[in-house]
Amino acid sequence: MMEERITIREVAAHAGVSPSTVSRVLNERADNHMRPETKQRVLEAIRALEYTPVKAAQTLRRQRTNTLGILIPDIANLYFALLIRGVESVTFDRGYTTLICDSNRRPERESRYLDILLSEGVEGILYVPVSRPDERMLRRVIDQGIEIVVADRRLPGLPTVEAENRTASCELAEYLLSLGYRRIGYVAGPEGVSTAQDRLSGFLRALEPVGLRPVAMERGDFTYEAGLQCSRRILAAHSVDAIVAANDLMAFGVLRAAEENGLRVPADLGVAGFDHIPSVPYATFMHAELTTVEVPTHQIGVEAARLLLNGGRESLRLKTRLIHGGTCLDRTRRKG
Amino acid sequence: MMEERITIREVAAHAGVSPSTVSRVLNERADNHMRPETKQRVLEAIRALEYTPVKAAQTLRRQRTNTLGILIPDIANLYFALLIRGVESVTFDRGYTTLICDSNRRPERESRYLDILLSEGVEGILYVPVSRPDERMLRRVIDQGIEIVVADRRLPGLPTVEAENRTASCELAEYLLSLGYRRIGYVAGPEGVSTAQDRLSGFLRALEPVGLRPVAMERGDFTYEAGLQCSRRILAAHSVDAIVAANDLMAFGVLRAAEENGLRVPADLGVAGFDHIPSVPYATFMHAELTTVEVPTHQIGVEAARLLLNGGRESLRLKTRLIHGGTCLDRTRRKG
DNA sequence: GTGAAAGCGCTAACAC
DNA sequence: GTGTTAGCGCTTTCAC
Repeated sequence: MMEERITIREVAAHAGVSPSTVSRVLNERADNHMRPETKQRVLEAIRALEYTPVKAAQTLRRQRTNTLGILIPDIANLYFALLIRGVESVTFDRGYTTLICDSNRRPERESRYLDILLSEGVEGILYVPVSRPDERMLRRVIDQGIEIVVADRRLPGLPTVEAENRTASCELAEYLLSLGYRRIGYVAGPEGVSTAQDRLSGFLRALEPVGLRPVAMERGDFTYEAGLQCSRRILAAHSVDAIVAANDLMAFGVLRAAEENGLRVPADLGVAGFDHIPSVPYATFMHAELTTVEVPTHQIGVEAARLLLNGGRESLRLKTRLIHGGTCLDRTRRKG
Repeated sequence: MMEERITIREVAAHAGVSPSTVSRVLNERADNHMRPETKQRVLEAIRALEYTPVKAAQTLRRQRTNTLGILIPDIANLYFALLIRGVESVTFDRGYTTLICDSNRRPERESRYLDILLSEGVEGILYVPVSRPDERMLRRVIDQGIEIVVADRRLPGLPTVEAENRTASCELAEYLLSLGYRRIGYVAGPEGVSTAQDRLSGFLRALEPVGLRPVAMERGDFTYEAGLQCSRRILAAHSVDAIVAANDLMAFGVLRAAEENGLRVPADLGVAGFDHIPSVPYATFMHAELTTVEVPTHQIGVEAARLLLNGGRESLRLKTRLIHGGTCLDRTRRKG
């Protein structure tokens, strides 16, 4: 075992043809007609020798890598796993390899990955920046002719595939108002992130017409831990009848904080989130079905991949759906 | 924008040296001494032209890819995300690229990925098979001289990094016995998977000395859904005072089924799992801290990566820790 | 200490 | 319909 690497020359020799003929069989194209018998011999040689072409050589020669990059901030977040699945559901069958890069929320690492993706020669990148991107590095990538599609947040001058965050957040807030909630606390996402801004501004827009503002506002980084800390602070300093978080993970943190404070949900405190991440099913049995907004994560991945492969430059905003989870909001109050 | 690709020749010209000199500064090695001033000029040219070497060309010439493959069954499972993090914590700084392949629990897709990894020329693969591997494909990969390390399950003839599943499962069972549980149901993992077998056999081994066997046994595929279905069946047909699942995800399903059946946990039914996946923190606020066994997932990734990079052929079995979650088992029964 | 030249494995003009 | 040839961008002997 540990045979020598088989090259196209060996296959050619074995089949009694030239390397180019083997190559033609490998990349069957319309204009590559050949005697069926020849093709057959080549195919057999390939099978017999268990030949697999060397990607690096193909890449170098063809001047294209058939590779896409996916650069995300947190691979341990189910949300991004679903995004990846969406992307691969279109790229895999088209013969594309995807290079998944997890920046782990570290900007330096994100920059390094951009450089790596450049060196790998990816043809496009699905980019979900941690926060503000490394402009210099980004420019380099773009100058190299690499397509970039931003998912789930906006970056000036780049095509984006995202959810209808603002509108949906507005609807969510209106729903809370319709249930009679008035003293609402808000746990927002990071300042530099468009998704966080959209959800916040949609929320504020809904409160405005009735002359309200959030009783308290805190900013977290979309993690469970942040949701816990922020809502602790809110609960310590303010009297609220509901807390809305900018994503589900932080909403879980809110639930935790409520419990620490001896507050029953939803009797004493209403809680709502955003994303509809599937970890919610685990939670269902515990009577903790969040009211949230369903973000079509998989679909975002699909559409982003399509844009990447077809070189589309337009931005997409996908529809969301309000989920009346029910158990974390009191749907019967209506004392408003 | 969209400049022509800069090659090593341009850099050489700009610095007034030959391509080989540029190459030497790129791969600085002990024996590549050169006039500091020359080196400086080259470095400046590289910066000025924003040159990034083409990986495919390096790979082809060096005959090594500096790439590792990670082949896992489910990227949406937090467990594997942590494994990936473990691997990358050692590979990233050593300049290795990792190709993350999610077979999505589909054996055909797993085989395809093995072929893709072969063609990509990875130097090693961290392999977590869905079930029984495609022997033919596996042989091909091994014959090519690609190192394989199996994580979290055993495959004959291949080095493995895994947890002390059998021993830990035995301890877990002994703990349940010590609390007085006697009529225990078990939700096992898939038959062909060593991890599932080890946990099952460790469990049985603990019951044996006291003349017990599980009241009921069902097999699932480690998903939440499977845990739900299996425990529904157990609860429908048997009277049990506890159900233990082969992993936490299935244990969540058990909790769900308990609720459906109007059973309070732990008053009416004790529940335990295995893995200590961090989604448990989300659950804490809901009084559902599982008793489970902590599997050092990140560490498994770290050790597997080390083996891969150092060409180690030995197997490793890592220590686990019993987590007395407390809220899903009645720690005060002791009527045994 | 640095340059010239060959070649990694493949594909695509261009011959024939 | 198939073979010959050049060359993708890089590294690495081997000269000098």
